[in-house]
Amino acid sequence: MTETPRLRFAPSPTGHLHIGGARTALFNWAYARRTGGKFLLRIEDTDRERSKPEYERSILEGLRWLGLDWDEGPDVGGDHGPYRQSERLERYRSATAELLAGGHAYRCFCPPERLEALREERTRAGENPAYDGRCRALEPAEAAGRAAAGEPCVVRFKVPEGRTHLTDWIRGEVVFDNREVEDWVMVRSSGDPIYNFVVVVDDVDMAITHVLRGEEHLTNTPKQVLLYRALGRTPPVFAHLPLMLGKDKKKLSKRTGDTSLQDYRDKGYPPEAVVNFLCLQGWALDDKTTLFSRAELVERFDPHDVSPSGSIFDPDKFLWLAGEYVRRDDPAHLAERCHPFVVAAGLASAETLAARADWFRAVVATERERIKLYSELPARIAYLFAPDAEVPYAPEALAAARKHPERVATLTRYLAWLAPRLEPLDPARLREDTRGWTQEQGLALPALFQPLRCALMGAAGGADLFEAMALLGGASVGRRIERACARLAE
RNA sequence: GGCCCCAUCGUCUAGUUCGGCCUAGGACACCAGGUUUUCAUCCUGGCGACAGGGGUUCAAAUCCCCUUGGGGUCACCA
Repeated sequence: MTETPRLRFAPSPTGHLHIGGARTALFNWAYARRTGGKFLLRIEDTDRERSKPEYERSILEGLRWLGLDWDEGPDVGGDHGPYRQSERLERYRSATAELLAGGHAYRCFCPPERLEALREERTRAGENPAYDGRCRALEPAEAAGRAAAGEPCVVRFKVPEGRTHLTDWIRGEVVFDNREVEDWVMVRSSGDPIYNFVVVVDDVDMAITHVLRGEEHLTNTPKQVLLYRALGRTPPVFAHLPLMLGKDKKKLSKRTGDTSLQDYRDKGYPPEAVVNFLCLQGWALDDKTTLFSRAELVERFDPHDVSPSGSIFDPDKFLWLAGEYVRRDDPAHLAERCHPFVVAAGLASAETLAARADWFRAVVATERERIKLYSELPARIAYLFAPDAEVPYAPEALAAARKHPERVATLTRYLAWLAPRLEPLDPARLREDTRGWTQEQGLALPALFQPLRCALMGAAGGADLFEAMALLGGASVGRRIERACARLAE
């Protein structure tokens, strides 16, 4: 019999979604979808100090933005809930009682000062600074009495002798000597449970079969495996994903660049590119393919194929990939994506833009090849929104035009020739005719195009001139050239 | 420091499971050309790696051992 895989992503709402976390979610999701299993979302908010509801919202939003969906979770419910750890406290209490009764856990009254001294001593001796198990010797009944009387205590897991094996789909068999695993704290003196404890209780309750998570959890795993055994359960399959590293080869952190998914959304990365790039950190579709879709990922993803070694996050490649997606997007869809960025830049209101949807789509189509991120669009098309009499001239464009005074005359002559040909304005036709004109005039192309570009766009670079004219409209083109002739002569 | 993980171009990776098809393939970046009205795109070419040392074998990037290097983790965080 083969059981249906059940996977989960279990973020803790102490910040926005980290791109490393996003990749973890993506791989879990992909494998669940690939196998026809279930993907669930669980919120690990046992750290009451740092957990915030707004972060939970932000994380869910980030996952949706990437196009991920989940079958069970705090917002959609499910048969194995609740899916927020803060709502499962009763469950942890009963599990604690069960473990205490079964002799798998014990109360520890050692004060923090003793623990600290112990750690210091062991570190000095060059040993693993672990708890020495002193409170193991306490009679359970007596310990229970002291606890009932209000004496502060934590609950520790009683790590047995021996070795702990775990199966990791990426790293193979990993073995730990239990002497290296200390009697870790399951429940704080406040009564709040701790991660290594709740994660196992939840994964058991939620019937999780595969745990895909970051490698930083690898050394936690023996503790958890031991707990599964104490609970009389079989541990799931593990796959510890390689870490995503910063330029300094250390775990990716804010010091070495943007790490929040939101940063990339705000910068105008297409979510499809983010998904694609994240997959490339540790996984490859084959030996040649770099670009692939979410659907292809689902078709092919297998945790066994994930590389075991860490990868340095390369912003250059990420940006390139974003550009590939932008360039391939169809104008209508791209326009929709760019719309909010143009509005946010203050070029036009959402209503104005919507009213000129066909026009805006044409704008996007001409710029598509030139931008890598949605956020690059507003600055490039600002000239289209400027009043004809106020087109700002970039200093370098102005300087270039003024270096050749004869070009003002050229522009004036061109305007005279152009004026009767502005309506209707067919870019391809006008481009050809203009070329013919420059030949007649014995002009090199740049001699006309440079000042013309300055007149229309105020910039030294940008879209094809004739497409820009079509977007501006004939009347506007005439006015802009006229104004430029005057300004350039100054 | 103890324990654990990892090791192919500067970077992301294919090849490692079942050793020969690898004079190690692709991509980003970089460099040089070309196309082009600018910018960008695009095209062509170039640079560039199996960390080191021992084994095993007819044959090793691929298997084993050691060394070195890097990372992770050692909380009443997750």
